[in-house]
Amino acid sequence: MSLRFALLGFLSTTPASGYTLGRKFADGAGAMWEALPSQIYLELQRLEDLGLIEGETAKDDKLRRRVYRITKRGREELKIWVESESDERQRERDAERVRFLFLDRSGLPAIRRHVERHRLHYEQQLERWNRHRDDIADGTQERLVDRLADCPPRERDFVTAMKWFAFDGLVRRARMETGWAEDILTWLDTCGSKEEVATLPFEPRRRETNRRKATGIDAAPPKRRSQAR
Amino acid sequence: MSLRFALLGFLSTTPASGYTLGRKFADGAGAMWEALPSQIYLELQRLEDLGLIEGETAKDDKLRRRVYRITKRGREELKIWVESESDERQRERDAERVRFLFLDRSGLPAIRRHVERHRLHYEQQLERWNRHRDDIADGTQERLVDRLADCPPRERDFVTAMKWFAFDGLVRRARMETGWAEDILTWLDTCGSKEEVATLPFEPRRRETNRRKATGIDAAPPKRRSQAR
DNA sequence: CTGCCCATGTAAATCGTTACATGATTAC
DNA sequence: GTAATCATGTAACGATTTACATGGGCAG
Repeated sequence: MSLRFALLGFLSTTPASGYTLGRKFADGAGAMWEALPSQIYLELQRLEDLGLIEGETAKDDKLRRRVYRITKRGREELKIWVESESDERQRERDAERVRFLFLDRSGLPAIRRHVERHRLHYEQQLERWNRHRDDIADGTQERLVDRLADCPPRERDFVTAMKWFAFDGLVRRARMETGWAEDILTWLDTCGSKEEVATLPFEPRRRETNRRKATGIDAAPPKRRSQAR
Repeated sequence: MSLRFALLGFLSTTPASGYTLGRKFADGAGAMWEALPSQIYLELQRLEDLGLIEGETAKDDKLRRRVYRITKRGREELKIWVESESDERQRERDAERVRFLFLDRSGLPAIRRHVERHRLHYEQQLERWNRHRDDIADGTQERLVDRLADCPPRERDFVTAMKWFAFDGLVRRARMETGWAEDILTWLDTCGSKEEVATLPFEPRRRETNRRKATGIDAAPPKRRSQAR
């Protein structure tokens, strides 16, 4: 369903062909819901069948491009979906974090490589979405320009701020992932080997419940300093 | 593929039946890759066909429970998957953020409701994963206890720290989402209506390139204060 | 005229969700 | 004895990926 409305949302600001969507989508709603061209073409056909968009191929266009524009019903359905408050959230799906979770049986170099790749990936994401967010603040972002065109002038600041916040979410996500990776790498640096762990990332708590039975005696004062916040 | 290895990873520390996985999975790898029981049962059958796990139903068990345990080949394949470094990352898929992106055409109350629900959801997540992370630090987390059981004692701190970091990622994610929502709500409070935007979340940059043609004259000093960091 | 990008698709396979079925056990 | 929970599944559908097909335009 979400791809359906991501495409519909994109088309709510500007008409576009499937190919154009395949490329420009990535900088708009496609940043939050990525899809391959093959799926986009299928979904556009379905949206047209549903009457939420209308496609038109110019007779003189040798490349038989089909340009879609949103219909009145499309705008209505989009609004309904966007404002709907269902309690079902998407299921969490994070393959990289699953990998990390079971990486503790691997060697230090393999762990380090994984975390370094993670950091690099999100550093690039951070740069990308930072730039994108700035383009919104500048008013140079293409889709924002289209959106502001048919928007009451008095509401322009509001719309701009909303779009800015949307991409700010991606910036924050990237920043939090780089920070996470950074803290792990810093901690890994303090480990000579898996047997030589100099610091723990957390304040030791009632660890002795593990070794002896629980005694009701409080934990000894921490011997190691915490590191990650 | 990821569900396959999330299940395999779970079974790498302790044998379990499909039903047990359906419930306990959620606190382990299932936190990063959620799945419904119907899919778990299917995937377990496939894993058994592949010879990565072995299932056994006790003859005297009236409930014909099938308990699966990982095989040697399963451990090998798990390690290969975990350490594999392919450049293909999972596609981004965030329906809530797509919703927010197109919420700018809705009224302030609808926007506020959406963001408040977002905040509430991640506050609950934050609480949940904070507790989980603490259980790991305490050594009381069930799966960690199993994992440490067949682990050289000298490596226990290392493994504990790795598991802690894994769930620390979820804690940070939840914290960043609540922070994002909080900042949007604070900003919304400053807006009397869509036409009365008192503050912008960013430092105004070269906004005038939008209204007049680019002149080469530098931007006027900002008239509004930034708010979100 | 050859290779590459434009532009749109289709087919098959896999992954994931929804709805339903079944029988056994446990708590009241 | 009856309702809830235990425990395992199956069938149908929808979403997504992978691989391939096609035909026009354009640069060398």
